[in-house]
Amino acid sequence: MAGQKAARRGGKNPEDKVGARNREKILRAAVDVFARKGLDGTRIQEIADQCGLPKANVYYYFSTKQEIYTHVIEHLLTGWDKAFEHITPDRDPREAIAVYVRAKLDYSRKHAAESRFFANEMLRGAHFLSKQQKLHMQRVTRERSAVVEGWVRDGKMAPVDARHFFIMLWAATQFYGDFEPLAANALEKSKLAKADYDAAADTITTIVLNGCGVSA
Amino acid sequence: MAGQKAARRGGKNPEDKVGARNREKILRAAVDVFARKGLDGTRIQEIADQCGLPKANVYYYFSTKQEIYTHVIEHLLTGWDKAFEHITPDRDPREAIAVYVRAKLDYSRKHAAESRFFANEMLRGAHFLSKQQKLHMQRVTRERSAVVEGWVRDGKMAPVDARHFFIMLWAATQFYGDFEPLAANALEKSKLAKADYDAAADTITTIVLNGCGVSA
DNA sequence: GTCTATATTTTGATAGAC
DNA sequence: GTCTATCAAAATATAGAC
Repeated sequence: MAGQKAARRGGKNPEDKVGARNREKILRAAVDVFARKGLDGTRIQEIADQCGLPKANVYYYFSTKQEIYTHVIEHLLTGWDKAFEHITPDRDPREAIAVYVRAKLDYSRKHAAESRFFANEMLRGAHFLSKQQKLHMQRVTRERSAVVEGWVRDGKMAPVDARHFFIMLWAATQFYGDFEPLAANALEKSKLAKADYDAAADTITTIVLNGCGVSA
Repeated sequence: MAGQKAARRGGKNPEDKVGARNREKILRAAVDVFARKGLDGTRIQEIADQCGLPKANVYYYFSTKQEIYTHVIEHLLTGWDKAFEHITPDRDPREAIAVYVRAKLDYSRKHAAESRFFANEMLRGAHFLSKQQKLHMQRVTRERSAVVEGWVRDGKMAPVDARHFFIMLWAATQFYGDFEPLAANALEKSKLAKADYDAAADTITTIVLNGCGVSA
């Protein structure tokens, strides 16, 4: 009986299923450990334990710890600007901003490990972010800031510094996922629930929309 | 000529100057390294290098790495609630909030290492914050939230969830110091200057004050 | 592709001379 | 109090059998 290896046609399995799945498992585990410990604080053994693979197998797929770290960054940055898609010139600023805040908070809650990993990398000085990745983020920020500046020019919202405006939204929305212990403690709860994120969305959107003169 | 040791009166120096100064040097260096690397990622050697002392001397003053970490936390928490002092019932909310935002941003800029250390500890799950320290933070947050709730009741500002309101202010103000690479990149600068913090203060206070109906 | 065993380096922590 | 030398444990990374 032919096993799962070399099934059907002889020779190598062209679909490369096993390798792809194991790489995925390693990267998923790595995001979580790196998020909590950073590059220097992370032990390969801990990544191995968390994904149920022997340490040597981790080294079979990635040759150094840094290589895993770099792959994780690459993987994460693909989704960094996703929420920005809501900020378009044709939309009403009121609706666009409200949806943007919800999307960012949603990401912070559902992908807390990724969000913390990114926060950790920034905290350390962003030394592993490539020049190209920084330029990409700059370009996207510039484009969406232009949209806000357009809204201001058209009198659709009060004048604000668009970049500082976005930084404020990032800060307010990332905080709940990244610094959950601090937020939970302030709310006198042991951990945050969906309802807390909803309350956060309400407070942030109310203040921000009112704050730039686009309230209902 | 009598040296600095055992000056004037014989026997031990009762002022214990040397020990105190070295402890200070170690803790100052430790804040910075812990802020960038976290507990697990920090090497005692790096702390020693940064304060110009041999590694063995660090162990003379502190017996384990964790002990240094705990001392740093203790030292930092004494100033955590400092800015809250501006939030008092007798003050005008408009002025109190504006001063609070400036004070937090100032701390974020001038004590970036301390701020990042704290952020790092939260990111890792706040496992080294004692129950007592958490309760202190809860109490202070509760007290100042009551002040905001009082302002709302008196019709001095629009209704907001006071705790989420404070979380938003913490987030917006800490962001610049903690995640400087991200903020600087968004502003297309290599690093933040005092002027950028001023612009941040303007944007935050304008939006927040407008946002809760206490604008000029 | 998987996994045990191990080589090599680094690190937390200590001993003991000054 | 200071500092060199060093131990014991842990970590990165590799070898090589299956």
